[in-house]
Amino acid sequence: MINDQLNPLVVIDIAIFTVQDQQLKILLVKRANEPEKGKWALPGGILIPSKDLNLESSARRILKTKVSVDIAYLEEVCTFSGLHRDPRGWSIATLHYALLPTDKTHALVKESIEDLTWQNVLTCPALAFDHELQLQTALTTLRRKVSSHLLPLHLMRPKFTLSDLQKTCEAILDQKLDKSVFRRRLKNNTDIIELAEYEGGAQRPAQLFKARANFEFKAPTIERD
Amino acid sequence: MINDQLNPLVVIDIAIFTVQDQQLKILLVKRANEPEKGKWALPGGILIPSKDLNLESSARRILKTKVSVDIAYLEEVCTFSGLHRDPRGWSIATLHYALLPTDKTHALVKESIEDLTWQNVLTCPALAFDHELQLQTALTTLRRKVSSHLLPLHLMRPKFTLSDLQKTCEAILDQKLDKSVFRRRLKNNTDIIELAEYEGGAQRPAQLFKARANFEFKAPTIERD
DNA sequence: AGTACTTAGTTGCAAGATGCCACTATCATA
DNA sequence: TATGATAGTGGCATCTTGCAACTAAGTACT
Repeated sequence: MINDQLNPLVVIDIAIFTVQDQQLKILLVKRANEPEKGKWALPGGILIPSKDLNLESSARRILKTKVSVDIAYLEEVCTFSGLHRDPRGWSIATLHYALLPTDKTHALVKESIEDLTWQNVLTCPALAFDHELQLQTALTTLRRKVSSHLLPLHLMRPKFTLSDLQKTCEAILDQKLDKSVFRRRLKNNTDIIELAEYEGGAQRPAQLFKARANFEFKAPTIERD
Repeated sequence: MINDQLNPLVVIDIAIFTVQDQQLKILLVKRANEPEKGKWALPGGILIPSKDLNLESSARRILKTKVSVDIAYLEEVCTFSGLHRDPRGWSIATLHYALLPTDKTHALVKESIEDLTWQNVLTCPALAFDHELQLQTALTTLRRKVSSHLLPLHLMRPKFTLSDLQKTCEAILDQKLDKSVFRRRLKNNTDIIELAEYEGGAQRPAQLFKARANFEFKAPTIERD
């Protein structure tokens, strides 16, 4: 190992969220190698400067190789650093989080070779390294956005009903929302576009919506005159 | 140089804000060494794993040695990474931002040996590396917090008037605020504590306030029953 | 057909928050 | 005593929020 502690180890960890059965779930992989072999962990990997354009593209490469998925939404949360968080020595972990649409989770699990699982975030097992703290931090970041009325459209199917959207928000926040409040806010929201289609379930058909093109799950820049 | 591009260069940059003359200012240092020698830049330095507990303590060490100041509030913003942002090669810059109370800026400038300046953020000169982008990013983070009604108490003197506080917020946001709206919001705010003291200026004396002990410039954790 | 049940979607209202403007209070100074 | 400046308060129309009741459109069972 070249790392002689003049240079820190640089790793990228990724918290991938999705919604299954109206529950917010996180993707975990069972570590195949030391350190922390056999433990559950967030998917992650080591930065390869010769391959990676920057940390974000590094995260995408790691997801592609470990989990074989192209992710639509991926963003940095923050870093975790120090001598003791990884037994290999002084390390920097840059935590990213990603949102995977509900309708794509199944393909992912099938293709993969490694042992992996979608775990309900509320009943998460013990994790390797500082990944429990990382998960909570990513979850807080996600919840903060949804609380401030940003819509987690990257978790949705291409076409979705407003009830779907509300249930997704409820799963993220782990609390019930009022239907009329929720819908009233969407009246002036330009991020979702109503379609002339309806989805007939076992009851009254619900109108379908889609996300605006180029929608970003980021707080809009503060405008000034 | 040991960095053979198996390991990236890890640097810490810090955007230190203060308020002088009712203007939001940023601390810049003139680079004494290559690369980018002679250019203005955010204060920064290279991570030294043997000295630094983690990236935040690294930031504090750098501030101590370059600018000889202990900072009360310091927090990570995000990272900037890639092959081209620093001519020395693949690098990771972790941007932090810090708030320095108005009454401490004078001491800092005097003690320092390096060429440094407090620059109005609205009229900032060209900066080295990607520091202009970094500055704008840090500024956006700061503004977002103040916009969401968090009080920048770490910029204030130990005792301050509500007019002081309002002017500081106005300097950060670069926009006028309504006095009665501003004060009304503070009615239910537990972060500031009113004192039985008054500061007599040339006009009507104003009541003094202080920050709550253990005040943190961070969004409060979302509570659940 | 008629009734119950389920989910979709709307409406009304009281209470609270916000933007705006005018008003009073207390000092120094002339 | 009047004036100017800053400190601090109060009124009010409007917008936003939380809560609950209501209507709409489908299925299933009788």
